[in-house]
Amino acid sequence: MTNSPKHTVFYTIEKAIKEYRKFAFKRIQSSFNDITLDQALLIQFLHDNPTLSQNQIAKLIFKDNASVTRMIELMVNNKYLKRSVDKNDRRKHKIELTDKAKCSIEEMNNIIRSNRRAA
Amino acid sequence: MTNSPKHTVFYTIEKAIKEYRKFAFKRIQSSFNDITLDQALLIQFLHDNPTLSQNQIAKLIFKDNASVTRMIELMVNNKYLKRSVDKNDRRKHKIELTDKAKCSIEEMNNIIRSNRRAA
DNA sequence: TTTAATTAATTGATATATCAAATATATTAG
DNA sequence: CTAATATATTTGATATATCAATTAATTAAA
Repeated sequence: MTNSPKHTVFYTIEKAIKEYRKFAFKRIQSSFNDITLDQALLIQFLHDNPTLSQNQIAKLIFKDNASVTRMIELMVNNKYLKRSVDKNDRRKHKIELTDKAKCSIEEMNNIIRSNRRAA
Repeated sequence: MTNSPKHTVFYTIEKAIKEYRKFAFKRIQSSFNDITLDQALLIQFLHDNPTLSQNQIAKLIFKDNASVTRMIELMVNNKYLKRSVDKNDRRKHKIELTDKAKCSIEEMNNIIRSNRRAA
């Protein structure tokens, strides 16, 4: 009985996470219709640490490098990011927040804070 | 600083979950090359409770109904499940484990148990 | 210094997930 | 009984994720 997947710790935690993500996503969406939860997270990361490479980003948000490439592409199209070649290592890209992204951070933080209260 | 996504409880837990899933998936894959972690989970659920509707399954594994339809389709093709129309409610489907699936449960449990020890 | 090995990012093929709309059956209300 | 509503599942369109292979630049080794 206690062996049933429904009763494992991992299942329970995972359930909580997924429900939280769904909930948080809805709230993000209601203010920003062109952004996903992971994208919001990425903006926060870049705000705290402006020198992340795509590789590092991939690790932080638990995604494949390919996914990150495409995600950044989207965010560049949506004017949340700027991408340029890194001066020191031309294999790398420098990823920067646009003003649009910087402006949205404050609002996101409000949402996140109130999410946390609700959670 | 403590407001940084990297330091929130949710981020930390999510990280653990994702890493655990990746780890568990690899171990499942090494024994069953035609099955995903969610599919293994579903087999367990059906074993414990053989009368789940697709709707209920969707809730249990946190997926959209459409995803479940397609997931079950795949598993029927791979001979892990049988699908037939429910006698009492012809909108529903009865989803049953095949012998192949039943046979794999024991092996999966071993993997899961040893995963848990490792975790 | 040319060659091999490593690293960062991209691309193509494919798998999987999600939304919205559609279909089929069942239930309820008039 | 019939129309309206609700429920279960499916389908099509689209988004997103992943793997493997590729490209381009860097570093290390012969």
